[in-house]
Amino acid sequence: METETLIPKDRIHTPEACNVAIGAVRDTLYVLNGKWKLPLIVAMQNGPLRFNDIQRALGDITPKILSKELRDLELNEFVIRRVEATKPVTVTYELAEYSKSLNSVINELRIWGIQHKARITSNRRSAVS
Amino acid sequence: METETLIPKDRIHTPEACNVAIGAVRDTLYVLNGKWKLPLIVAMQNGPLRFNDIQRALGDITPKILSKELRDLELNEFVIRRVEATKPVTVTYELAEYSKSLNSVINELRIWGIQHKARITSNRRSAVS
DNA sequence: GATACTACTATCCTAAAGGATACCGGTATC
DNA sequence: GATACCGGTATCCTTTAGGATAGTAGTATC
Repeated sequence: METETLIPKDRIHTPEACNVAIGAVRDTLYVLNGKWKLPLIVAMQNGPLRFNDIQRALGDITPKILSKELRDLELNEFVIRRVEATKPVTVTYELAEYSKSLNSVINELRIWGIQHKARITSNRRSAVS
Repeated sequence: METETLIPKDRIHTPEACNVAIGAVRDTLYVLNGKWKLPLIVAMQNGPLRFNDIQRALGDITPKILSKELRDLELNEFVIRRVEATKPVTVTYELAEYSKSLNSVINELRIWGIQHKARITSNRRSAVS
């Protein structure tokens, strides 16, 4: 007996909504990959920050990683790096206009994270009791 | 001269909205980490799929990775693995209830991906002309 | 002169992610 | 018997992410 696939052939073999969605999500993940890019953007949402301020805000990022991630974000036009001619020189990072396009994404990720944490916590409680 | 930080001390030193947001986003990224989890969930949004169907839908995922990612998703209660007693045995994967909580997240990622791709494409075009 | 802050960079390392290729037992078809 | 599909595993490998630690030049403060 031939095992039938669950998908009609016209669905799996044409590039339609589902495949477009998969591709779009993959595109997004490709740009925002890794542990740090979105949290960094969130950190800057209240205004420009200096290098060490960002490091303190994130708590556990090393300067090497921070430096690399900021460079990535600058290249992708999410962040503007500004060198102020003070003494000593200070460098501020601020969100570029394009970062605003991520507001909805970030908001959903934030909400989901809060709900998920609540769920995990309540699961653990009911497992104990 | 002492360089002043851009942040008032009461903002950086208290755990307030911004830090909560950073934490929540980091929590979400921790659960949904990697290249594949969200695309896999998207692939199953049209209904249950079998192992090889999923592999074909994603196009370039190897069975080893797929197997591991599906196990992760099952552990986190996003996916249900069902073994059908057909001959030969077939295995179907379908979204568990909890996956629905990701609908908004996925939708925003999808929309952003589409817009971002359009932006990149138009940037390239204007660079050529 | 010692110390500390600025914004980093350099070096070394580990762990994890991910991929290539081959293979497995089982069943079915040709 | 050869081939092909099913749902995976096993083995090996490369790449990347990320972290630990130390150090840099410049300026200012004590």
